[in-house]
Amino acid sequence: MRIQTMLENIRDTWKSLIEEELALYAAEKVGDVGPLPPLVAQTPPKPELGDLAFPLFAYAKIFHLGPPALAQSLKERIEKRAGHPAGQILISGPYLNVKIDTASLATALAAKIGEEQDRYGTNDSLGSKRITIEFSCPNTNKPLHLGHMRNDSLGMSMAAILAANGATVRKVNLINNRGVHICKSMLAYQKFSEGETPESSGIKGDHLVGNYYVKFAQWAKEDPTAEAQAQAMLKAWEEGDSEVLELWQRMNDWTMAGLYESYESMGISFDAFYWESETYKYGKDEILKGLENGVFYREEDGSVWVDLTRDKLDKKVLLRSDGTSLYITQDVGTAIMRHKDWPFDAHIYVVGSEQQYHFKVLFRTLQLLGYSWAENLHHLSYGMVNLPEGKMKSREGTVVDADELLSSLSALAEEEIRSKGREGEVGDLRETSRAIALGALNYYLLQVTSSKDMIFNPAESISFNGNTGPYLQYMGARISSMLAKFHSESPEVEALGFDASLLSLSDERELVKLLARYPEVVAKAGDQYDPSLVTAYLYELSKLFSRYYHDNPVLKAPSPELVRSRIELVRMVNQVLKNAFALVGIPYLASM
RNA sequence: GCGCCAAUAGCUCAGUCGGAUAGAGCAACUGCCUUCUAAGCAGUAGGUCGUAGGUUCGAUUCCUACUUGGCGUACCA
Repeated sequence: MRIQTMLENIRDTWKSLIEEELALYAAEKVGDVGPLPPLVAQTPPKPELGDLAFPLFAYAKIFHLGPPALAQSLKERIEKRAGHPAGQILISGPYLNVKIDTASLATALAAKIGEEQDRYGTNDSLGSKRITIEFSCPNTNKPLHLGHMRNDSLGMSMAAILAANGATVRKVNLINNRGVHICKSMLAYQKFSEGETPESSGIKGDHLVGNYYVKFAQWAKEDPTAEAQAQAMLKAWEEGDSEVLELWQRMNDWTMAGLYESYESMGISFDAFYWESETYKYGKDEILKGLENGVFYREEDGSVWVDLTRDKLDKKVLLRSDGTSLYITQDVGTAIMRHKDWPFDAHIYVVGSEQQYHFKVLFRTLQLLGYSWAENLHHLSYGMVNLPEGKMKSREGTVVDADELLSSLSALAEEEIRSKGREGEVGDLRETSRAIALGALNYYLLQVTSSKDMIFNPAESISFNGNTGPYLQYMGARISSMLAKFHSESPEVEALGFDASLLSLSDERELVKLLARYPEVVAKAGDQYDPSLVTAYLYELSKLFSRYYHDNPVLKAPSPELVRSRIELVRMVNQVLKNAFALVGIPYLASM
């Protein structure tokens, strides 16, 4: 159970007070009317209208009163009551609005953020839960591309968000290192490479292997036997042909070395790796067990099926007629093995939306096999990443390569820093540029509702202006330098202490409320598996803060007391920025 | 054919539980750097929320049909 935030507390106090008054009023005015419709709490569209809004439309009929008149009467009745909570009732047409006492909220918030620091915003609602999240899962025949990056951003972010909600999270990566597609790059390498290696060519291993995957496709266009040769190689691999296995091992090592390097530079990490070469035979026994238990059935040709027509999922084959495994077979086996390995309460698969049907079938099949944990499997499905001119196609060379994208973004960030003449102030120039590139990319990818397809516009993605990661990072950098200046120039002001009543500007009140709302955002992002809630929050906070500190001097505020109190607000914004950045893969930069 | 998903400004995206005048960014145009970092701030302009019905005091939001687009519907992964 999640603990209520301060803001929710205030809202609920007012809500029950008004509900109580409504009930009393109804009893007086119209007698016994039974239970009233529940009161709805909303946020007014504009700050001038108050902080909480309670629409009264639903009560008009019962009271035989127009909502505006009802709002007026309620206001008068509540104001007469002794000891109503701090705040002010404002009537706006049919709405009864409340302007809450943000000074006391700010005081409590400053204490809370000061105490919790990096933990502010986290909760323990998933405190007893063990959750695995499986993502990335690349093939070992080519380097990472933009599609993987959306997957990785989502996986990393969700892992952080779930941990912030108290879960013990285990990030796993199942490497697809076998299959006919792997044999294709191997075959092309055998035929065309003349023995080049990453060392001899100076090409990063995953890119080198990827080049041969492309070469295979070209060759297969001319030679109709190419596909069959690849199949033959797979057969040899499965039979343990030592020459094939040796080549496979060597090329896999190259690819993995390249992928590890990419992960490292993109800040992506895992708690465990699994290898399809070791798991691909799993699941067969489980399917046969299900056959014995009568939850599956066998066709005349020997293939094994599950009938999911009642779930509107049709009949699906689980084992080929020759007794060999399929994709779904090994997914069944892998899931069971994974649960034995590290018993989880929930398991999340971060996989593209094109596999929704597959996962529905997988989950239902595991349920039929009697695994109770199968109820808690989730497919975190994300849409495709397309380009403005259409789909990315590796054959047409329109795939956006992850390494290239990241290094070109880094180069642009570096150029930007130089053009501002700040290369002396940002510490390690390369590191800072890389951090900006990463923040830009993660923010770009996580901003969009994950289930939707998105269009990746290269021109737009390299812009660091507007609603972008660097815009957010810039806030942090500005705050950092402001705080540093405060400490060096006027340390004596610190002792004046925080007086929240001095923060009476509209933007200050809005900032306080927004900061108080952050824990709700973390909780909701965890509930809904939706990092875009965090990115949206970050933009709102940065936008508001940008305007605030542009219009209102902090260090040169009219009085030292006001300086001190504004500094407290700035510190709170800084802490929340840092905490939220960590959830969506945006590096915090003290200087940029 | 059947199933799942989407459709909001020129473009890319937000839009809370059905609620007040539907919001950002980019692109266009206008101001603001002797100023806590202009990767910024403020403003102008830009909308039949795909179409048609329905439910409701009230619909971008819920329901139905249709149109358009994407994905799936393999003894591929």
